[in-house]
Amino acid sequence: MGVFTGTHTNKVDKKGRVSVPKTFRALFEGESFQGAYVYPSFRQSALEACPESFMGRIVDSLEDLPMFSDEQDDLSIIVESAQRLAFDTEGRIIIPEDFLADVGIKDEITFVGRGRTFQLWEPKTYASVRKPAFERARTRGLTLKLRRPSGQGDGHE
Amino acid sequence: MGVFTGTHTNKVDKKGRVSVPKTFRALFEGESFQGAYVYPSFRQSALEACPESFMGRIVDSLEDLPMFSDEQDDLSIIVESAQRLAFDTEGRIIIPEDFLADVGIKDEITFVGRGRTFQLWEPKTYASVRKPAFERARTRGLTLKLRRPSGQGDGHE
DNA sequence: ACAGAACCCATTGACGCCCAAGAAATCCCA
DNA sequence: TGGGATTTCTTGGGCGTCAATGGGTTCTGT
Repeated sequence: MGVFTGTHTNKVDKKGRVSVPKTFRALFEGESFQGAYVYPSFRQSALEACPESFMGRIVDSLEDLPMFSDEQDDLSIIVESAQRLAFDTEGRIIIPEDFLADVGIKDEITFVGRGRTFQLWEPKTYASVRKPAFERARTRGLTLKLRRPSGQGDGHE
Repeated sequence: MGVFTGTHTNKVDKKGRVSVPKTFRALFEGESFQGAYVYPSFRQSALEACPESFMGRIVDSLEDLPMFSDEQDDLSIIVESAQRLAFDTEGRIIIPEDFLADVGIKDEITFVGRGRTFQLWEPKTYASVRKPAFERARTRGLTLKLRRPSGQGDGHE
């Protein structure tokens, strides 16, 4: 199963439509809903997006939190604000005005792959955030403990 | 199961295409995606590359970190910058302009095997980095504790 | 009837595919 | 064991296809 990776910048036309990159769209095959769930990130000046199945995982995870707890109430914001946006015939979506305004997107959008999800950024904003992030990764010597090749191995036998 | 080893230098043509060495390409057999995921190294002036299955391991490992955590955001840099580059019929890939510019690659690329992954260098840059590294290894008397032949039995495939 | 969205079609520019030739490693036989 | 022959890999360029874009038209709900 594939993952969302890389960055791709596409245009927003006068009608407010944006093409979702083909490589991203391909990962929606098999989904019962052909479109993305989009909601504002509460950590960054960006929008988050995911397929329906992943939104299901979020909802399930929220249910693991104690009912009536503050965390549950707070995190429910995600589900509450998530917009269900269908692909048109050409694989485009229309993002609500207020979402775009929130993150300063005007006529171009940068799609940023994040594995199981992806983000939508105003190109310049993303560039200015990513550079320092890269620096931090270098100087702090970030490391990632790799999970052992699981399931069907790493693809070879 | 094979590993990426050795160094190979190939040319970048006018269209920006480079042949991935056959010996490297051979290790992609069995992968569901015939192509490489390429991203800038944040430790060296080089690009890193790996098969889809390995990128899947990275994403899985990221998922082990809590959603919306700082660590996850920081480490996502790799996934965010990783471009999915398919092999053409002749086993070539096209590397994005900005990646090439980042590491100073112009018309030649040196492929450097790194086991489960490999790197892409500007030939001269690599040569100048490699020599001192070798010296250091010698003078410091580097050692490596070998992991036991693991897995089921003989440790070979 | 109107506004917004979904659909359809045309354009263009990049990328994938095909074919052909140069270079290199391998093989084979004397 | 050396050199020529053959296969395999790399490189180069032309061409077709498809993804991204833009605009017009129909449809829907209000």
